[in-house]
Amino acid sequence: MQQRFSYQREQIYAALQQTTEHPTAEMIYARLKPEMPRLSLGTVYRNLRQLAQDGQVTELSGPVARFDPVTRPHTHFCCTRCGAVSDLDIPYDGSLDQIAAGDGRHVRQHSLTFYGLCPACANENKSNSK
Amino acid sequence: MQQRFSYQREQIYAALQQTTEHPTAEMIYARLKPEMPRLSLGTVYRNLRQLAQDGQVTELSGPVARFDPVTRPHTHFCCTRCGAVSDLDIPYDGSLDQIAAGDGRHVRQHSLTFYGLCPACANENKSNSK
DNA sequence: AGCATTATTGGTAATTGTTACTATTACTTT
DNA sequence: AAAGTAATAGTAACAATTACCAATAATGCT
Repeated sequence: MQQRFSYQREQIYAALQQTTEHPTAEMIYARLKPEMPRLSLGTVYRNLRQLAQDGQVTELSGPVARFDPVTRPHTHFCCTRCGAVSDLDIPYDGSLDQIAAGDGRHVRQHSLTFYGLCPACANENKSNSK
Repeated sequence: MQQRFSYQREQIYAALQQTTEHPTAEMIYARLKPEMPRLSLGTVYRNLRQLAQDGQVTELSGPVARFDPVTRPHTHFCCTRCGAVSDLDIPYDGSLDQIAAGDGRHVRQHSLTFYGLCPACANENKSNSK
């Protein structure tokens, strides 16, 4: 008897699976709060951390943590203007990890993230800057 | 008349250039404090941010920000045990940015970071786990 | 050199994202 | 149904970072 069923955890995981925007803990909290008025933000953080430890979810590092229901490694795009994070269809090249090894390093994985302007923000910039 | 000379900013930049450990703001503060007893942590943060905006310094994203005096893009290795960050000699492939473009995205750059155990921590683990 | 202007600092307070704590709630087994 | 104990809600604590503001100091002018 170790891990119990929890309606909150289920809903948090479901909410994460239903979106592709790599939400923060706050975003998930905001989405669930209307339907679960007694939900606590701490519960969201606690369960996301637990899900990440269990390997059901990936945590993306950054000034504020974002979460991804896709656990197989893949590449991300991050808009430097609005902060949105999305997936890219660039294949994950696991062989890079071997290239990075050496000097006694143990390489487990890597993260590849592109930065720039998302379509929406690229348009905005065009109109505003003239 | 816009940007003035500042002894503090010079020292902060110099301290960053003299190391390869990608220090945090706190680490730079700790290094300079003995020689500059009146230095304020806020000043370190403020100047690092400014240097980053001016493109003299790169800010590495993570739960706590680290700084790099090398501004040309290159790859990093981050030890998941001790948190140390170091440089890797894997060449930066700028052509990836073109591959990542599409759907109206404007890709400016990318970041490639490897995760695993640094040599020291890999050894530690070996001895401790038996 | 002296003075006026204003970027920069130091010190502290405020903010933000996240974690810890604890009494209460609610799964699960018997 | 009762006992045992994960998990929650609510709040407090915490750590990293930013904002604020009076004092300081770099710059430009005379």
